[in-house]
Amino acid sequence: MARAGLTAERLARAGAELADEVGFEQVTVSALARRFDVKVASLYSHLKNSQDLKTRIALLSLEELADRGAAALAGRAGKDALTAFADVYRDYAREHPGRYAAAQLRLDPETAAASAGVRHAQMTRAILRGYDLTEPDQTHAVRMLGSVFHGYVSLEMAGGFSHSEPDSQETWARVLDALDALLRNWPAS
Amino acid sequence: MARAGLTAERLARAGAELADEVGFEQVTVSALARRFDVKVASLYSHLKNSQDLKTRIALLSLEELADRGAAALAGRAGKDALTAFADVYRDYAREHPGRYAAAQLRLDPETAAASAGVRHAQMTRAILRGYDLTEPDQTHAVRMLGSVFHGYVSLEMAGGFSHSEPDSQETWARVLDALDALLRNWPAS
DNA sequence: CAATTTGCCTATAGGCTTTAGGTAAGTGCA
DNA sequence: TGCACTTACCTAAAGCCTATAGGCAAATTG
Repeated sequence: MARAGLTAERLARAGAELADEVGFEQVTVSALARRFDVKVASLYSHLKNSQDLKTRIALLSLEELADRGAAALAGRAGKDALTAFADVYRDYAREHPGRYAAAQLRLDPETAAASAGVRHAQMTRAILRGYDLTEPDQTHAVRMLGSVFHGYVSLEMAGGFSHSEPDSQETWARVLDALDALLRNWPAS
Repeated sequence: MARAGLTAERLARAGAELADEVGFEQVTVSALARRFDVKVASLYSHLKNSQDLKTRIALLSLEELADRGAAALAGRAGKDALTAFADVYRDYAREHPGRYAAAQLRLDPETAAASAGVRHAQMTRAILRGYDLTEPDQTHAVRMLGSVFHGYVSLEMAGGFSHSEPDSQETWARVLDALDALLRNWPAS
């Protein structure tokens, strides 16, 4: 009975890979056990339950995404920062669709507050340093940027923009142009 | 053995109600059978499988949402049309979270093409008649509007904007102001 | 009113989740 | 080195969900 060397960490990482291969929805404790060639019950020593697994994958993905975002923002400002950050989201979703879906998992408030989700909000706010916005418009803009990034990526992943002209890549560039223009010229209330 | 009067239609409608009550993810053929006080196997005369049920709920929700959108757009133009249409999305999601989640279900291309999703795209394009955009910017704008509406509503539903100032309602109004300003002043490429 | 179709049933099989309790592999201390 | 202890994985089992096959009774039709 050789030991497989399971840990919650390794399970979450393998779960993330599995999510990218078969979709986050299809990630199950059973499938993960199969992947480690181990009986299902064995995983329950490391995972509280199925939801726990999904939460761990979500947290891992949020962190990866935040790390990439931070790397992209380093040394950039203004529109340069805006597009680099936005591209991180889009590229991550294309590279790791399962992880991106995981990152959308609804976390309970406590878990969310302790997650890398907080860094995401901070980074979005950092982008706005390159623009001349004061509160409460800054918060409105943070929320709008998050909405556009998430909304665009998720519609694109759902196939909403494929099989129609113009190319999604072109729209993405123009949407970022538009956001930049908007932030430079945010309407007064 | 009295008959329960099951039809695919009624099942989809009941499934939609169930989705609003317990979440779209939790909608199962079993739960639906319980609701009709009928054995599970009986539903399989009307539904091909579990996915079929979910698809029907999605199609029904897309149609309801399109109907509301059409009603909102009637007799409106410009910013008035923009906000009325956007509010339809947001209000629908708040009123019917399960149905709204269902409307995001990824449909296969054939089903999607025959769905009310097509009307949604047409209506979004109709809103832009009130602004001075020509192709391909019109398409870029259509995609951006869809992204903002979907992104904002879905982040708001996930609790992203609660427990923080300012109020989500205020941000929503300002985001629509910003979109209107942007569409009136779309940057040249 | 008989024949046919339709609607819901029972029975059954297989998959996923989760808990309880057992056994063997690794760890630490004398 | 040897023994106790802990840890890691196991078997077993119950509960719920999906899905199919085949049966009987209720509705429909001529």
